[in-house]
Amino acid sequence: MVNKTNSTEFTILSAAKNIFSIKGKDGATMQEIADQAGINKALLHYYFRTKDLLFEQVFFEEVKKFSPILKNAIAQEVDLYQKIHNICEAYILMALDNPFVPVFVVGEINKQPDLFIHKLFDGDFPDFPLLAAQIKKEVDAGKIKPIQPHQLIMNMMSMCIFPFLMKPMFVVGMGIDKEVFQNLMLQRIKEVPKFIIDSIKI
Amino acid sequence: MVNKTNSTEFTILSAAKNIFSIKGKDGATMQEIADQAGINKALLHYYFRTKDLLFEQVFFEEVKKFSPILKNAIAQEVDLYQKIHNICEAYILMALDNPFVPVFVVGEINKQPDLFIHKLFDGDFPDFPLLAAQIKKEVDAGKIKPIQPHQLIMNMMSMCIFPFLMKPMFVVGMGIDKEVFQNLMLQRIKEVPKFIIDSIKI
DNA sequence: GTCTATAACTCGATAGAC
DNA sequence: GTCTATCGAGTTATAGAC
Repeated sequence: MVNKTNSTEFTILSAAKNIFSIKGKDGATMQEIADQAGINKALLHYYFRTKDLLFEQVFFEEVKKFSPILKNAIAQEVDLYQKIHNICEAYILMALDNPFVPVFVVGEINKQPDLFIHKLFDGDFPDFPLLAAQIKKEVDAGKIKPIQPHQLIMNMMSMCIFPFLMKPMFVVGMGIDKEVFQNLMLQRIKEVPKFIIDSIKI
Repeated sequence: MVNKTNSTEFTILSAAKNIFSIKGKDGATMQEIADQAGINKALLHYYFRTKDLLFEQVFFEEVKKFSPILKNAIAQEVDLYQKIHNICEAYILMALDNPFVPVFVVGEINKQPDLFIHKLFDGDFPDFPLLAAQIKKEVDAGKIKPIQPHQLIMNMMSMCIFPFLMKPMFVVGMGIDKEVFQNLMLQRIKEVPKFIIDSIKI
């Protein structure tokens, strides 16, 4: 059994994740990544051939941890309130664990939408129509207030992910420090579902 | 009176806005911008000296239209519900008018937070503490449900801006076409404040 | 596997003619 | 103001020794 944690390959991936996250794919240089990994440029190419391939590996490795968890939370057969809890928890925990992923995704999704989305989900999208249908059913049955399913889904995703995209804005602009930010995000696992349910319950 | 609309300078700014928006500052090349503007590379430098200066001009010109409107909506002396309406409207109308600005901001704010935020607001931040205090006052007076002001502010900003960041995701992933998306966003000018107020009212 | 050295290339920027 | 041509810096990528 090999200790992957200390392997050169892992060290590179870890350094690349850092640099790419901060500077983006184009802003990062192989030199920086090599420096941070404490090795040399040629070795990056030895392991990953090109910058593009290194980026893809880093990126999709991160993102793909994520997408089955979300797909699962959406596909589960539980009542709407419980599902909202599960989805919010999945999103926020993921983002807390990989705070760079959302920034990654926004950047790339706006460059090459079709290509990127297909790579992201491998043609196997989360079943948003199912969720929309479930919401519509509750509305029609008069169990929650009237709301367009798409609007509710957007609201939920927005509140879970956006704060991670704008973290620097909140930290610098609103003067809250990093630990406070972390705590606010942890609270949001409960607060966001509560906020949503308070809004839609009859 | 000069017709700025057809001037070379305007053509360049417009092309640059497009390219920078999609590819980001680093991903864009002067060649692409020149091609899109139907002129040649040297002319870009003639008008704007450097890529950095061109970027700054494009970016801050767009963003600065925005920040006084927001600052104003936050500073106004109106009751909380009205203020929530005004802020949401300001954000969403701005984003509808300049759909690239949010993508810009997220990209750049995560590269050089301090520098960028200072350039963005010129040291003159929107008065979020004021808004937070107003929320706290309503909570303490028992006029709205208990909620941490920061959480409420995050919720509001999130729901206004996030959909524009993830537009390709919604368009491709949720299968809604561009006109439908546009309409959903227009509806959100009323829907988001409604959603928020439904959640916090007693 | 890891290194040094360097080739090959991209891209921002400038010179200079018109 | 606008163009063509080219320079030079910085980067990705490779060759080849160890």
